[in-house]
Amino acid sequence: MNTSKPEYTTTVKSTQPYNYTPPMPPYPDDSKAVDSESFNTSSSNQSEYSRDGGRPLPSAIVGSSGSNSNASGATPKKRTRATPEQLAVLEKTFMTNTSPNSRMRSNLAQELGMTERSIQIWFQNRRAKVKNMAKRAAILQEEAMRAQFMAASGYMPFYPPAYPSRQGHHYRPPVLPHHFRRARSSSDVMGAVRERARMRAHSVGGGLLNQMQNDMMPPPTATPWSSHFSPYHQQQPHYQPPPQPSGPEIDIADRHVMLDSGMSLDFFPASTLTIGTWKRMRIQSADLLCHYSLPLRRMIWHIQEQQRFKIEFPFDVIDRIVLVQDGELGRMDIQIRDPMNAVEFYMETGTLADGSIQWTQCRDFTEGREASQQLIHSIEGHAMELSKQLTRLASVELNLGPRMIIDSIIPVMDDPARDMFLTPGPSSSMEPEGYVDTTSTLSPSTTPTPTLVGPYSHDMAYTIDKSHPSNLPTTWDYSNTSVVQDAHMPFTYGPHYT
Amino acid sequence: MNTSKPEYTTTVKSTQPYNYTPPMPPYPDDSKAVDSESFNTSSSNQSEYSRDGGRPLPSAIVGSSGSNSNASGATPKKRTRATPEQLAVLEKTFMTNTSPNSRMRSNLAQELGMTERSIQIWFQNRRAKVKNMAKRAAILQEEAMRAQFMAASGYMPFYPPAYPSRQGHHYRPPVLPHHFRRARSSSDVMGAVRERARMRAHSVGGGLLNQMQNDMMPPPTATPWSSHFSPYHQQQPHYQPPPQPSGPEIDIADRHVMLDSGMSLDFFPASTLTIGTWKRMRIQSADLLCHYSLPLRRMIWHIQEQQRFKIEFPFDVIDRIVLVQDGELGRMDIQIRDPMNAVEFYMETGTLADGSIQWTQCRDFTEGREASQQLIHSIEGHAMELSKQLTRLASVELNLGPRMIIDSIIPVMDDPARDMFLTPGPSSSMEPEGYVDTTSTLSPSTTPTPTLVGPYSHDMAYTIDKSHPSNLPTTWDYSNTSVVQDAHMPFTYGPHYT
DNA sequence: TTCTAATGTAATCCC
DNA sequence: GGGATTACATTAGT
Repeated sequence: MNTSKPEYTTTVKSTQPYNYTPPMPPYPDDSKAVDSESFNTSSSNQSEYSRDGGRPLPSAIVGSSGSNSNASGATPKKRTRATPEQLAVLEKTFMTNTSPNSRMRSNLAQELGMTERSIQIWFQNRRAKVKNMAKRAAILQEEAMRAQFMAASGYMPFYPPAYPSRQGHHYRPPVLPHHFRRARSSSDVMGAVRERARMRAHSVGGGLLNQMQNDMMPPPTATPWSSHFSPYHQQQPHYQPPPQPSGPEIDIADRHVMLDSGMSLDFFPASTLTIGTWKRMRIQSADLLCHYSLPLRRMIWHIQEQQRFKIEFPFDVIDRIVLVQDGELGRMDIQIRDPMNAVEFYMETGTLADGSIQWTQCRDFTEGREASQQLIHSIEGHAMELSKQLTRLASVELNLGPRMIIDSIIPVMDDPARDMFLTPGPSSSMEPEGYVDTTSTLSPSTTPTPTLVGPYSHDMAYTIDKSHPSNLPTTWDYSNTSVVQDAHMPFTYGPHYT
Repeated sequence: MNTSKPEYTTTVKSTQPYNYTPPMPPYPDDSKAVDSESFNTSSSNQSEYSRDGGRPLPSAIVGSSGSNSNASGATPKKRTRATPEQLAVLEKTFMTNTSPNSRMRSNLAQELGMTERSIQIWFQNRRAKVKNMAKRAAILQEEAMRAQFMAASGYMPFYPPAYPSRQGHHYRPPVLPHHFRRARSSSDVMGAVRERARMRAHSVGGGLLNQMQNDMMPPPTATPWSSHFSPYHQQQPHYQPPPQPSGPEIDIADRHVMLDSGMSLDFFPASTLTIGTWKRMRIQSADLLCHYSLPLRRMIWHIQEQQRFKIEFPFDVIDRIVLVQDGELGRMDIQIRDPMNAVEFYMETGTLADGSIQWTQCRDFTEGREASQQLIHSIEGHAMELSKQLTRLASVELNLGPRMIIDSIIPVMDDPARDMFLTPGPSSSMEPEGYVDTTSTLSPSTTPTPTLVGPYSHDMAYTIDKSHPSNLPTTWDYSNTSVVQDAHMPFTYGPHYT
């Protein structure tokens, strides 16, 4: 199978004028290989040589004759940097195959004017990067659970008091709720990572970690893709602190923020995003951001670890938006049509000169390609904030307003918020037996109308009147509706476009 | 000869608090075997996933249950790193046997507290390493030939004009001289490597490649050895350019350089080192360095590919040093006595914490063990530089001066430099028919005295007066002296200590 | 500081 | 056992 060409041969062959990949020896190394460190030495023992006049001549001797000043090994260790063009191709390839065989590497090498060895190393490092990101993310996940627990326990539910400190867990609860006990602890998380490495592209699924790996290391399936730049999506460098409900750049609902680029994107305070069985949780400020762009008229979900991913779809494919809420906590279900065609996926493939992110459209990276099939995107978050954002959105997108439904559920349990928060997914999370639904439909008349979250007709319209912030709930029996029947379709109302 | 019982005295074994081997189960042997086979084949077939062929991540999901995932027993299977102690034993063993049988492996496993499997793998990887080094070195060799040829063709004889460009061979000669045609081209070099692998420890001599392999993979013969550290040998990082005859840090004879460590070692500008039939060529800046250490009063030849080797002997065993020169080119023959006992051999076995090289004395690694038998070490290099170094050496080592002879040969051919350079060895290289010898003995009076390079008496003394750089030649018939009679003893004057 | 190119080595897989 | 390749740890360069 493996044409396995020696791989240490020839290489550079055709004169590539890339200034990024300077003419280097087939063995990138000579210089390094030679053992970088051993030589260098440092010091220590010049003692016995004192006699000879030891003038410190830092290396090199470099003669006048310059003839061979770096006759070789003196290669100052050229560290070749992949050009943006090269990177684009590499990333693209990586999207469909994280471990190209020697044949493919060879092709890439020719195409990009890099050595096969460089290609191989690039992929190796790229895989390692994914792993590292997964590792880090896994740790964050674990922290998030504590954080979430804290939140559910009565502290700031959505915005941690500050940038989550990694070292001092002030509010370490005495015991974790059972939902979270099942989760991996950070200590055995790497075992899973390791294991996953062997099941490349099979992802037999498991914890969140597997999902994450999947997100970042897309399974090797070739699908059409195209590269384009979307400079309109600017993002803050690194982990930007979470938007706070106050500040100069904030307007409507305290949730309208200006991004760096000067472009404004509005967003929902999402703590989780769930599409079918695929789920993401917001752990830090920027790792899950659910925007809506009024100018572009699109929903844009940002998923970010170190590398960023996006899921987008236009307002126009939204069939319905339903918000169920319970006190502070809410869940917004957005039903779309034709997800296979309507939903687009992007991955970050670089940073442009102006600092904006270079996005490359890619195939569905969600576990099981749920996002290409599922009709419902569920966002959990602070109920009131969600409501406010929906209100704002409805006020601008007039044709969306009629598709919105806001209702409430109040569990009969002691600590509804907690249970709600701790449930792993939308399908099983929202409707434990014993919950009571208090659904309110918002009409222009501002008259709260309890509504069963059930089979709406496609053209049912509701508008939100934000002047009535407290369209609040009359209780309603919610426990036996069709809403929760299908684990993969938390909300089955509405037509299915398949 | 030497029964050389393994003698690796226990050392490490139980409970090593090495940070190298973290607290892990005695040995994760099982873990390796265990997961190994996960699912598909990884490498080969991940090549072309044609479009969409089956969603690679079908199942999975996560749900909430992600319970086990690595149920296989939380063996994290840490990657074990051999401790320095373990390495020492392994390397030592490797020196005498590169393929220990299972019995020996078992012993090693016990002694070192490693699994047999690990031992096996270590040796396998170690052998692979040798091969890779040979492969690389072979490529360099081939380049070297071009470089040497270029040099001999009339360009800078010793220092190639620049870093030999691998992509455009500017000075590719129309045809290689016959001496070099015998050399393997890089294309069939691997065939030779492969071939050589079967003749391990037989070293039928011949090409440079075989010699090289010999250096790096010593034949399985047990000889006494001892391990010691020679921290006084520091080396420059990477391939340092060869010393040039000028510069701020250079003093006597322009050849006294300071090494990084602040330690000074003086050296000869050697382009080749020949001991009997064994020969090394300087290709890159650091692969052949012939030092003399005044404080240690020793000659030290460094041979380096990836791994470093040394040949050393003390000044006191030097019977005579003869420099023959021809214009820019010269050859210095150092005659020693009792090479079997006087010459020591070392190989690099690691790097110490301070960055210095760990040297382990080893048996003679030269082809045919020439260095243990031959009395003459020949160094070819820039005549004037050699002369200057000898001058300097003589000025410090007063008892060496009287043993030095400097003479000159001028060939009657058109391109002496070239022929000199292209000769494979010292024995046949210096005295083609038709050469004319112009030997000058240097006396304090600075009077050039033509001298036949013949049977000097042991106590003949000459001093060098460097204030007379042009002790130049009167012609002298040189073609029928005894000097060139014995192929293995280019210079037969002086007593033979056998 | 982070990110990434590159190295060295332990380990795996396939022949 | 060899050969290729991978993961992993680590070093440097920017």
